[in-house]
Amino acid sequence: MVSVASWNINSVRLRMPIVAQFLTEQAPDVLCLQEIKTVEETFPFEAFNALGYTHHAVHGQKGYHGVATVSRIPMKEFSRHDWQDNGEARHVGVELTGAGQDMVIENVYVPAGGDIPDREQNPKFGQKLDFLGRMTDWAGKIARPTLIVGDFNIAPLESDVWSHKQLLKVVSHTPLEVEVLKRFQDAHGWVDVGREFIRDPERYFSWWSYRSKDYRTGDRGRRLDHMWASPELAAKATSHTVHEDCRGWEKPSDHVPLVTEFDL
DNA sequence: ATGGTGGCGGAGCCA
Repeated sequence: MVSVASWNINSVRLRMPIVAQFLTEQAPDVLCLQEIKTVEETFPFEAFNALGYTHHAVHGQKGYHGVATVSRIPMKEFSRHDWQDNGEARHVGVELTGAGQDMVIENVYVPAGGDIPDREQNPKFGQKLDFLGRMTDWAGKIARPTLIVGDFNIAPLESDVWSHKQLLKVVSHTPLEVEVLKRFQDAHGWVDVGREFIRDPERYFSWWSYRSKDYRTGDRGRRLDHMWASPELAAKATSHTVHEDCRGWEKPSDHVPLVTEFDL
């Protein structure tokens, strides 16, 4: 059995106490973090080592973005892509080399895309679409069983948002983004593992904005985080859990961790 | 229609 977690942590240094709590309580084999907001030189390697997570692949950046994958089972860095073609740290890939060997885990932080869903008025929106376009080209060439996880910054289904109607023109849920994400999915035949276990139209959120006193008020969440697998790998998934309680922890991230278990 | 909060780093950018 191999378990993999994904969590947009919004500063790994500030959030290390709750990361430690999560790893102690849930003990996933592999943890993929997004928005670590630090460079490799100041990544808390020792804190992860002390928790038994002695294998690391860190693609950091000063102040913004940044991803890291840590593991308590053997793995090694496999790839680093710059799908935005601008030097931002938004991807790191690893391959497991012990249990679950042959499995590749791609950890990605898709650009949020700014506020206006129009690439003419808002270059960030265009960059988001282009990032996904390059990811789609890459996905068409994958030759190994792969799990891609992370903050996709898109909630594709109506049941992935608190109000489909009110979010149709809000970046993350526009029909154009949903279409571009679908093209990415079709390029490899990715299976949306989370939705295999929490089936549409059941409510599934992974993010709640900081901009409200209590995130529970109105439950205005979105599913921005995903775990998608190659078909042969998805067939081996045995469970999937959304740890919503972490949103209510001390000094929380605005995202919560997802965990998938595989019978490998 | 608007503004609401948070992190980094020490102003303004990003989300």
